[in-house]
Amino acid sequence: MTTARRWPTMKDVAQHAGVSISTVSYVLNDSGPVAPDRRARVLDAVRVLNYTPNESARSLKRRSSCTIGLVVPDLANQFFALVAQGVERAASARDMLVVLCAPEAAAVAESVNARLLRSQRLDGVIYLSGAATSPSSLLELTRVGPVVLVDEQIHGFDLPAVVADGRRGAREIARHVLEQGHRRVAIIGGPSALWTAQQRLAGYREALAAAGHDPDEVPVLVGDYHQPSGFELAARALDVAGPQRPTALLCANDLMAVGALEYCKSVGIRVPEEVSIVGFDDLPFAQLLTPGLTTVRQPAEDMGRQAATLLLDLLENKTDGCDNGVLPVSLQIRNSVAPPAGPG
Amino acid sequence: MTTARRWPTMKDVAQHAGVSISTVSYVLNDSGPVAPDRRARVLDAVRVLNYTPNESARSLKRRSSCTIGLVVPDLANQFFALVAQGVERAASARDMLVVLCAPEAAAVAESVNARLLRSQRLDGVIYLSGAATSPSSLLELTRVGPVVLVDEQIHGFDLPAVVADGRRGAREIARHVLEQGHRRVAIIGGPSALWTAQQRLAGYREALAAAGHDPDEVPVLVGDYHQPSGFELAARALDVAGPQRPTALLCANDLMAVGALEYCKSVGIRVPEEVSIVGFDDLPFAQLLTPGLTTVRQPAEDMGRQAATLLLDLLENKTDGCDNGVLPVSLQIRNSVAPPAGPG
DNA sequence: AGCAGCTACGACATCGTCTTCGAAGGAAGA
DNA sequence: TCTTCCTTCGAAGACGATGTCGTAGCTGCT
Repeated sequence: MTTARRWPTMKDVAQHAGVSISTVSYVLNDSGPVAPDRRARVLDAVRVLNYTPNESARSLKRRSSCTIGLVVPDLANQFFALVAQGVERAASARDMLVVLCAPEAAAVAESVNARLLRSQRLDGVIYLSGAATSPSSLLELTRVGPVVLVDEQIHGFDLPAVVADGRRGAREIARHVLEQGHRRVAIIGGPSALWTAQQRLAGYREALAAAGHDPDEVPVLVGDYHQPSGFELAARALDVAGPQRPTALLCANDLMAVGALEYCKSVGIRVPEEVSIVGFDDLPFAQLLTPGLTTVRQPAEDMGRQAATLLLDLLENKTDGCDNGVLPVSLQIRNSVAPPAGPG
Repeated sequence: MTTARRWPTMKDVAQHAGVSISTVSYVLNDSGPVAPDRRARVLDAVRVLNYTPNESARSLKRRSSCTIGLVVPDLANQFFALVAQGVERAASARDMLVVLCAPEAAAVAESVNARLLRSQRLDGVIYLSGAATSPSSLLELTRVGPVVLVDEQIHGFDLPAVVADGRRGAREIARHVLEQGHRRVAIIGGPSALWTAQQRLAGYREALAAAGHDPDEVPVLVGDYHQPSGFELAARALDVAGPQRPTALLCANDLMAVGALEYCKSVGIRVPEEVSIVGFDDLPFAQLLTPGLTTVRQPAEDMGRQAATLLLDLLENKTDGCDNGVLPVSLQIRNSVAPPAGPG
């Protein structure tokens, strides 16, 4: 079909326009004065030859690829997909490309580091923390190139990051549950290594304490943020006879809440009559469930947008990235929470 | 924090190892014979200096960026997200990068064309057709560089594409519905310009004809594959009194089916007792709905994986891309379909 | 010792763009 | 007419990696 693939270069344009190569460069980048008639001739040649600058050469010269990386653990998780969407929108609005990286969990940082950042294929990276990332390798990554974290922070370091107020969200939703009168509650938490999981757990405990509970007596089951783990842990939590059985499950994200809901459905436990369940994230399907899932809304797409904006500002030295705001979350009350059934 | 950012180059390595630049290149690419001791010296220098090749320079020289583009209309649609996931997996397994493009609907092809393919930032493109793409601009795109279509085809041209057997899926799910005894059916179709929408519609009609219906008498409401349009069109379709009201809705994708479900819920029409509803795609949430949505499963992630594989093979001249297989789909029977209520 | 034949290696041009530097040309002033 | 200055442009390198080509050095043969 296509035969010889050779696009026109600046040289061709210069020849066609009867000027020198640098004049063409001047015109294209507005980087030097050039007389109106010559400028017109150049632009004309560009149009006639259908010239497009070679970005590889540009990247080489400018030591920048106009491309950022998006490290995302799992696009099947809609939260990440939405963040990705936001990142792409913000980036392309500023003429940046986004490359998708879903590296094998093992050597995430190393791979990103060597193959992408140092090789100058990427100007910077947006990092959505999924499962296992050792803080040290992440920290090392930030020394190789600009990195913006999303919903993640490293204890003791003030890295550029975009985070939502998960702690407050957790506190509010727990309070909402407790206000219904629940006294026996179980927590289905996220991976304890993850910052978000820690934050949400802290929020739950604050609310519990405020309501007069002893947080240390509330069982915490550690999940992995995926649906099956919600199913299993709900089974564990609810497999308790009689009055000791929790009447409410605080799930650290929607996926696990769905798993818990499915478990209840599978064994005939009615939600919310017998057990109240709440999630976190407010993924689009949360309101489609029956009962509608009460949860905390995180502005996923906005977070992506902000992360990209922060990273690009960082690249342009418009900011030092240390004035991280915290994005607000909001409680979404639906039908998966009800007062506990009266004793007996 | 970081001061002067200058990574070591081949020159530095050569100097450190006491050899010439080309020897370093020979070692790194196995492109020439080099004595064992020198090879060791070079590798040592590479390790000591922590050298990483500059990919911009490589791209310039090799006229290839080892990067493919993924044009995707909307990552919030989980089908696309899953395809993207598959693409990324397959690409990174072959050491290719994936850049995300979600261009403004208007000038999709043009933008991809000029800014990405011709500028040699991308070696090829995977194109997920969303809404409006004029066939001509798409066709032009394929002349600029290698393009693999996903779930899309241009009438009269045999372009490389990965498609699922939507027609058969539609036929089967429609047959399933009709076997329950429904006589009054309405179709909520996708954008009529889209190939998938045409295929599914064709499948529905085949099944209708086979069941003794006159396909031309079955109302077809044209939606846009989004949830609100499903809601509205369901309202239109069901806003009919008495015996003329359809007892089954064939929705061309899950999102619109959800919209239809929501409408029914909002006005108190029971599903499936009063109206049966089916979708298409089998997005993960389909089985979480109440009732569980009967739908057709498309292997989204596989489609992405295959598309990437096809594109990469194309780039390596391992195939001409014209032996497109068609991926199988499968009927997922759940609870949103039931026999129509008896008259009266 | 001298020559063919080979391996191992280095100098150099190339990819396409950007950028510095200096010079040519014109205009203005003395 | 001759200087001075400014605008406008072209030649000539980078940028970093690749690949060709030629040559120095060695082996083995006569």
